[in-house]
Amino acid sequence: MNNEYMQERLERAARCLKVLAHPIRLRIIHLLGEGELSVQELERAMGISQSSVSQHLSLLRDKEILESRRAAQQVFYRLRDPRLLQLTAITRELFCRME
Amino acid sequence: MNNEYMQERLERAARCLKVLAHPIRLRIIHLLGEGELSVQELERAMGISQSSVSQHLSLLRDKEILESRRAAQQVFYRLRDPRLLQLTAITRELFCRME
DNA sequence: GACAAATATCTATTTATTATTATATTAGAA
DNA sequence: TTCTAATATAATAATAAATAGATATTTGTC
Repeated sequence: MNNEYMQERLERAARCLKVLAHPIRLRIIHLLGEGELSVQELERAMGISQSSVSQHLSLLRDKEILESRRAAQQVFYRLRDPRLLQLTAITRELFCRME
Repeated sequence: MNNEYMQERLERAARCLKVLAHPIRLRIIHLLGEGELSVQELERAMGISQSSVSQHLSLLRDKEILESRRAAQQVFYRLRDPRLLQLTAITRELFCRME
């Protein structure tokens, strides 16, 4: 594998991981692990402002971590790839043995 | 699981992921996947300054992602847990299908 | 002890992220 | 068309992270 290509891949991976690396966004992913939810439902489940949820969702969607569908005034978000949950599971295993 | 504990876990996971989420640090982890290397070896393999390598290594060690041993003037770094490579492998699978 | 090699730390600067508040868009109902 | 609900975007101020260069430690050799 040549170096430029390698570098691009590393940068892309880093950008995506960086978007995952936020407590609110990890929580969103955890909640969406059960199935799709509307912005409103996420907002209520997490107790944070509409604007904040929406901005975090938009970062996750930009990186194609989430996808969405609109139903009337509501927009429902879901995980784009279930393997994401493997990633968060390993993350927990590695970093959250907190005793 | 109570909410405060959940919140702590999310924050810890986010802090660790954030440290992973940098192209240089991902590269370091990739190189260390083969076995331990000294700071010098990393410096040469990556073509970046001593200070830069050392600072990135220290972030990774703070989060207990890496560990090190000193041998005379050299310090050798290695991955602390091989499951880290599973994490980076899934990351690549998910985010680096770049065609 | 004086010196060199390898690594670590400190500091200043630039750049990126986050949170907040206000405003805009989109869709449906009256 | 006007009003309301749901969502998105923009602007910005506060905070955190990245980079580069200088300096400090640590260890070994003479």
